[in-house]
Amino acid sequence: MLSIGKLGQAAGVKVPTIRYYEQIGLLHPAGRSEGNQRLYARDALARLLFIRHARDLGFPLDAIRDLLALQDDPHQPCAAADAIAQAQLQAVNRRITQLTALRCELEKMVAQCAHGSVGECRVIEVLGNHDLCVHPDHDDGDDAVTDHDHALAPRS
Amino acid sequence: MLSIGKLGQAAGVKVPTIRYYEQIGLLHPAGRSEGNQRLYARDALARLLFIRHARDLGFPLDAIRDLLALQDDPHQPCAAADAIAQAQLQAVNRRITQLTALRCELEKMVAQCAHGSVGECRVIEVLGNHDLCVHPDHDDGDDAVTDHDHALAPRS
DNA sequence: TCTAATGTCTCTAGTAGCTATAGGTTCAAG
DNA sequence: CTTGAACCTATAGCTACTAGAGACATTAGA
Ligand SMILES: [Zn+2]
Ligand SMILES: [Zn+2]
Ligand SMILES: [Zn+2]
Ligand SMILES: [Zn+2]
Repeated sequence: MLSIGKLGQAAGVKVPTIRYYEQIGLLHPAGRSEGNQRLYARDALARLLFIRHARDLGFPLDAIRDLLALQDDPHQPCAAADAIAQAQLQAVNRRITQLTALRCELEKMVAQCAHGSVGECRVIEVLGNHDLCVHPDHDDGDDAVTDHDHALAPRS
Repeated sequence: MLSIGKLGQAAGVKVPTIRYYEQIGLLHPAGRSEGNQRLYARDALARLLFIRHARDLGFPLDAIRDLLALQDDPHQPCAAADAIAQAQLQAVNRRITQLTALRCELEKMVAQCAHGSVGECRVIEVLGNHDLCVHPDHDDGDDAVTDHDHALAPRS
């Protein structure tokens, strides 16, 4: 039996994240000690590692919920799981395509600047006028490149 | 003078988004009509187009705020603007690298599944065991591939 | 055994960048 | 003059967490 802290350490997940996963129903509510603290068995670790791995591969929590449900009764055909993974793959591919276009524009923009005053800056100029762009349609479609968030949702 | 609706149409931006940009100080508060409705001059359209273009290239709002401030007095050197654009470019590059690794894993996962029962599904199996992955370190580092969110923040 | 440090509990609010809704006012066409 | 569209404000919701407050539990050392 692991405390929530040990579980988090074992899975590389912060403690509040574990409580969050329980709250949204990804992890089963843990048993409690006399003093009301959560206690976890080994299968909880496996489940948490599954979640983390799927998150690291960019699956959104909704998709992970579905994958876990499938995992819970292994006699069904796996078509649903495969569909989720393929949707995820397509989302990643779409995103890579978008980002590659963005990279292209950003590179040109940065390269063409003569590093004078803002009034002559190519970066500012291009941002103010999309007609100066090479690819006329690099509308980012959505998505983040942030270091804060993780989702990767292909589903509608 | 444009109404908020016309401005939104002209820039390809939804009306609530314009109000949001005003609220967070990206757009100057608009003048109002007798009946308290917003009225915009042409320069507001230019500013909004600038914001949209930068957003489409993935710049986070904070970076755009800085870029707009630079644009507002054009006699400074443009080093700051170039630095923001380069940071953005690096963020995009990092993200592309990450996503390429994810794509690789997802492709393998999907390809190796024999489409039997969930109990034998390679997708489920790999998700449950990161050791089955080719790249040992595809931790997604963060970021989204979602269709909901847009950020791309390189700045700490 | 006492105590201090750490761990845990719940609850709330904040992050990014919008989007949606509710309930009310104003405008423009017919 | 009436109707419908567009507008106003304010609030809540979305993803996936993260951070904090204030209180209780556990554990190691003296
Ligand atoms: Zn420049
Ligand atoms: Zn462009
Ligand atoms: Zn399968
Ligand atoms: Zn892996």
